[in-house]
Amino acid sequence: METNNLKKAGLKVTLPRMKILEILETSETRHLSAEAIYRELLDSGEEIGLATVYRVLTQFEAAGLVCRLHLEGNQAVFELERGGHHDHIVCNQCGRVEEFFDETIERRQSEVAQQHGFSIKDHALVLYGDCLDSACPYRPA
Amino acid sequence: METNNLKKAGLKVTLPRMKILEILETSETRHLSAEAIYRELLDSGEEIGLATVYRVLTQFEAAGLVCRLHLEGNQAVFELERGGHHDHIVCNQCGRVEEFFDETIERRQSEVAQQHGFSIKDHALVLYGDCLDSACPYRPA
DNA sequence: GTTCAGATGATTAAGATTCTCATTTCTATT
DNA sequence: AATAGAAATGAGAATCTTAATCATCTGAAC
Ligand SMILES: [Mn+2]
Ligand SMILES: [Mn+2]
Ligand SMILES: [Zn+2]
Ligand SMILES: [Zn+2]
Repeated sequence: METNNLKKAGLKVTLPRMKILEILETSETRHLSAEAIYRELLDSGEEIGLATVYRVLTQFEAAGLVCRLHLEGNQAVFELERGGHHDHIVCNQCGRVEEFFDETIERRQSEVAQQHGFSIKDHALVLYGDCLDSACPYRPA
Repeated sequence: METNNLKKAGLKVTLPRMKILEILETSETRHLSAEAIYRELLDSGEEIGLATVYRVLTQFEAAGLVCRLHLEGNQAVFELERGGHHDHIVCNQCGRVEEFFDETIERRQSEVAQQHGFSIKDHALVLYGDCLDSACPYRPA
């Protein structure tokens, strides 16, 4: 049960927190904006305020349950923390988001930072391009 | 003279555009927010509106004269386009920004994108860490 | 110098996120 | 199960950054 994750994170178990966690766990889209989560809550009949969604997501982030990403536009998206770090590729045409992890890039980042006298703690990497998937509805000519 | 850059970019030569370009060229800080540029204009006695600063920067970006970056916080920063692409390292403590270019990272990005069926067009990479510079006023213990 | 498209500045508006505070809900304790 | 206290919530206001409006001004061309 997900109430455990909340308790382990030191967060009181409340209905909004459980519902938001449930959406993050079960939604077919892995990367969700606060607005998107809010809409899903409304659709499922929950009376949870948008302010609460933002508040809870920020708490989840601080607790290490989710991570916050800026992929495109001006809205942050959130995704459940599932152990492994990864970076993202976003399709400029259809908005599809793919995940990847590249050992070489990760290693070089550390080396480059070190060469510049930095102890690297984090990084943000997003690739933008056109997906060549034949199913992409906005595929360029 | 910088009026040439404006003409080449197809932009009418106006006082606000010249002044903003001048600040981007001469400021000791390479990465400036719209607000920071606005303040420098005020300090030098220019009566240029903040809306104009945002408008002009957006035009400069479209013309390829500057590029817009999101390094930290919620404010975009702008820097003069000086030919070569590069990425950034930001110090979590003092905010210092260093630039780097790594051929290996760039190459792997293309390869990774290709493997995932994307034609890569752009990317955003920012490393965050603590600078180990003895001059850093916020150096961690 | 006149003309007029285009640029500017003051203001308003928009979008995303956070804050405030009165009310409600958990959790622990009787 | 009732109670109490701390914490969380919801509605709306506030904030912050950036973009849009629109009347006025400016610069390039004649
Ligand atoms: Mn992801
Ligand atoms: Mn730079
Ligand atoms: Zn990575
Ligand atoms: Zn790069």
